[in-house]
Amino acid sequence: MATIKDIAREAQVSISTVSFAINGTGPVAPETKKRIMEVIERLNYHPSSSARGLVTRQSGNICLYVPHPKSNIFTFHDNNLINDMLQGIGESIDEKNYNLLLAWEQNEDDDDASKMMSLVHTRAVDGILFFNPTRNYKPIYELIKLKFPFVFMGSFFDNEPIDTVDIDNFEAGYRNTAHLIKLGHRKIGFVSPGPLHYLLADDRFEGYKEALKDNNIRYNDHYFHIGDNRETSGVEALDRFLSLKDPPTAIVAGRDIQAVGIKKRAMACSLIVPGDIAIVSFENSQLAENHDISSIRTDLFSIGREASKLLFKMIGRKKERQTQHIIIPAELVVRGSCGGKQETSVEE
Amino acid sequence: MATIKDIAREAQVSISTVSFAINGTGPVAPETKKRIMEVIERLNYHPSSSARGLVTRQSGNICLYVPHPKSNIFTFHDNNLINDMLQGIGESIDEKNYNLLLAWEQNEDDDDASKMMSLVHTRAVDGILFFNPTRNYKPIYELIKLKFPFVFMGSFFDNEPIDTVDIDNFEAGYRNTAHLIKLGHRKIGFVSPGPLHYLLADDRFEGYKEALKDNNIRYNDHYFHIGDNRETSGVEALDRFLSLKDPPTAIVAGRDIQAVGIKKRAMACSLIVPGDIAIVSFENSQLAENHDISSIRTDLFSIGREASKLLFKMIGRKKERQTQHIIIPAELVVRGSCGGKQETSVEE
DNA sequence: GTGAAAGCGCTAACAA
DNA sequence: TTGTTAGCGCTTTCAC
Repeated sequence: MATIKDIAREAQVSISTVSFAINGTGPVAPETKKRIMEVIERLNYHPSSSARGLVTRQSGNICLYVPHPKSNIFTFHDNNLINDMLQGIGESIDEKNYNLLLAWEQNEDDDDASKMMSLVHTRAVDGILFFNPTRNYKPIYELIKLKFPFVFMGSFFDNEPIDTVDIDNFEAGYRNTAHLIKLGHRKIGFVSPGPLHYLLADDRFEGYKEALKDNNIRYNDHYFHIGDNRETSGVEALDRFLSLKDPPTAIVAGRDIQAVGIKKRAMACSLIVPGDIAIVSFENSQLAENHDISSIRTDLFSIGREASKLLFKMIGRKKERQTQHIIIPAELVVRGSCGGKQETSVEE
Repeated sequence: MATIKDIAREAQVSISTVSFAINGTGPVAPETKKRIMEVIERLNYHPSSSARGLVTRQSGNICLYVPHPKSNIFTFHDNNLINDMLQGIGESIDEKNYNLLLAWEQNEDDDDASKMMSLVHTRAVDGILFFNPTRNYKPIYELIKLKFPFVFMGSFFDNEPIDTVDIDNFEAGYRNTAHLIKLGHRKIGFVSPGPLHYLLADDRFEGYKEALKDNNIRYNDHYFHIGDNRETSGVEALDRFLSLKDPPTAIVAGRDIQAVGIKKRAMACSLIVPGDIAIVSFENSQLAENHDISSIRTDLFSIGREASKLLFKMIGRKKERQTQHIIIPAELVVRGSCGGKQETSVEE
């Protein structure tokens, strides 16, 4: 493997000149530069990332970190959405010539962040992208103390100087609910996309409640169900709602897969969607399209891209900066599951 | 940030003793070691990965590389299966104290491997795990020339000195087909899980053909359909098969999502599954379970774990070793979609 | 515009 | 058992 010395010798210059030529950090005569570049090409030289990292104190890596116990990595979203997010990150790391390190904790303990902290302390990464963190996720305070760059993706952390990029889940929950109210519904169920300590879940839920309040509808605890990432959680939710003496006429599903479960179950019970039961959801994944479900578009590509862009700004910067909360727009894609503008459609 | 010098000074030893104590690479008196470890703990010292990497010529990272253009990362498998694979890799990298770098090409050109080669040349990674490569994927010859460690996951490369870890897709294709034949079927359709230049797809297809041959059934080109990762490709396949004057009575679906499409479509056409049309599939994802589809279990956890274990063996080794082809066992999980032992079941 | 040289934080050969 | 020291391959300051 060629080193900078080999290049210097072959090009008959000093190693500092080679370094200047490569990085543009010093003046180099055009002919000299040309000669150096030719030798670099010929010897297929690439600077060692370790050597460079040692002196620049930058690893050239950022970390995509999933602060969940092992069972949950990447299962919180549809496959294509994860792909979108990676593409978004990919776009900006390519621009910066950075690499992406993927990390998570094997331990089931929620606040164990040993893997992440080890990455930080060994300086294996220059910044961290947090994917879908939980509320009150404590390990970040250590990062704040170290002034280590990080950005939260996929949720909002209130009252803390933490940079975030996300859709506004509160607003989305509000919008979905308001949409159903505008269509005449007053009895509206809500299925959370997951446990409420996930910010994303809680925010959607809060938005739902706020919309009810603004429309003088009293929140009814029986209309609330905690779901998860399986279709059956939608089925269970509907079953529970239908067992009530006064069941809801519309449901805000926490995520598309739940909406699918709800819709299938409703149809199996000979209920008309949206006639008997209207459904709106979040994500707008392939599932929503396939099953004709109205859903709020979650643009994970933009979230990934903006989050990494923001992270790079922090990595470059030495002086303090204002924390930023970047909100990615998220519109409701109206389909047949909630009635209203479009006519109902049947599928399957 | 504390350095090895700080530790040496505080513990009143030389830096080499500290290094010996940390790495176990030299003799250190028990009391000395204890003292050093206490100081390390107290100062929260972690060795710099760049500095260490520079001298050891190891980055401490392996790369999970998806040699596809951007649209395909991680969409070839069910989300939970991807998760399984990551967990498998995670288990062995944790053991080795390694990190996982995730990379893919942004470029649409199939044989562009610039990102990967850059990782190799800058020595940012010590080895590469290839996820689901295509047949005749040329960039690996460069790696072979460099004697750079890599392992193929998810497929088989014939006649080349390339280490692989996978289920035996040929055998799986054979087994699925033979299972249907044993149930009395002679007219069996095959839907490929993707384009045939994916080894995984081609191998399953070859297994299918071999099983036909061994049972004196002539291969019928009209019974073959190239599918993809969408449910609709199953629907299309069935529609095409049904339009034949002599349609198949059974179908080997290339992957679960196709099987679901086929089953739904069959039911929509008032066909009985498995009475009118029997279905077997590959993957055994959540989908197969939900839809009562017989499917060959693909143990991506083991694939991930064994592949990384193998990679670490190669990274450690200096001398030539025999290439290995590790086959992960994959049994057929029989459910209601193909008839036979279990009674049919209806779902949805 | 170019070069000499120091030093980033570590490992490991060699000396003591 | 411990210490001294020479690099690993690069960036960067400072002379020229």
